[in-house]
Amino acid sequence: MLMEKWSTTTIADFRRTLLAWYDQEGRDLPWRHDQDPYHVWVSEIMLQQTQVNTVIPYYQRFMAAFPTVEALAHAAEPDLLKAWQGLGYYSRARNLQRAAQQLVTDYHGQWPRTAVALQDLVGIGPYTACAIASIAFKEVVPAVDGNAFRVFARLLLIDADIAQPKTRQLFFDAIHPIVDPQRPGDFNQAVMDLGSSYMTAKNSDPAHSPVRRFDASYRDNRVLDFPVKTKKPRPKLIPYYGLLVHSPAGDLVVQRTSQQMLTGYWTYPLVTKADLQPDEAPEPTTLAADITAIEQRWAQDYHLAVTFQPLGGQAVSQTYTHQRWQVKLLVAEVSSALDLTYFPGEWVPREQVKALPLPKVQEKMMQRWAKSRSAVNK
DNA sequence: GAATCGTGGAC
DNA sequence: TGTCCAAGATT
Repeated sequence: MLMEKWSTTTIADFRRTLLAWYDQEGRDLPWRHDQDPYHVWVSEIMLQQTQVNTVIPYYQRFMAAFPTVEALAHAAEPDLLKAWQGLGYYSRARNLQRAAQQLVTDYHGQWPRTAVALQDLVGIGPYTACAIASIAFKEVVPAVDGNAFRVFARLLLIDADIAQPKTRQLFFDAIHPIVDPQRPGDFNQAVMDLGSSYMTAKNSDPAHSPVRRFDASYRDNRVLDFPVKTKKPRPKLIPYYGLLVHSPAGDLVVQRTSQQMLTGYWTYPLVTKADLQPDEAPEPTTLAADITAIEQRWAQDYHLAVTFQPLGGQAVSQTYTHQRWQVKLLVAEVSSALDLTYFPGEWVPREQVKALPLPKVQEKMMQRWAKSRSAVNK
């Protein structure tokens, strides 16, 4: 395996160079105004798989709404989910609150101060634990995230596949002796700033990097060969029907269960073909046949007599990490608020639907429905 | 170890 | 429109 070796002199030189650049050019971010572990923690969770510019307004609103660990621990779940709406990976929000409750009850408000101990909190894995421990508690550990992978794969010519979980330990061991023991938190954050400026995945600019003279991949003109990362399969297409049902009491909405993705968020009822024909062999069906099957299902299972009409135009599409939803919309207008005793949903007045925690796919369905109504009224 | 879990930006 | 990417953790 390729791997550049650095002398202790080179390591000291690198630390000075990196931190001098960070002191001059490091970004002024809302969560960098102090080393409060709560601030570091919330920002690190939000920043998982999410870009800085996206996080900033969420972080500011979140701190205004939940200024302390105690406030977060006692927050109402709908308020929490609403604050997280649009950030994605929603289990992060619920885990954040669960960990806040752990801190209050199990730790009596006293933060564990090491990376190892921090990982006992829900949602804090190896990366986030090291980030908090180094920034808030000055533990000398590398925070091995995507930036660290990219930066040190290039600097040190490490060609291990970063898509493999075991590779994380290899990078940890390689970076650990390089971390500045006096300023571990600043070291880690400097690496992140480097990884999101001069050493990005695509439009990197290694020629002007402050650590160019340490960059073996630049020296060898092989910058884009690193890091090595195997590709993931394309998202699988899943056809859905989105059921837009309106009554004098409002729109029919359902809350996603813990068995489903987008847990706790609200959508119009969604059904897949698999829901309509639970048997293994998915036979090709027509739109009319699917509508009939849905209507029969609603009559039998939910005691709801509803007639659906297809809503014209393109289906709503939503791409997730491993699924691609294609949602065809069906509309039903009912003259009275049907009894929902047997249906796991609620009638909500249209103006109040927007106040619920909603995923992006729901916002798209709402827009499409509103657009069709305004077209009719012209 | 592989699969799962959201969204927005860049090209 | 499609593709890849962005401060990962959990099961």
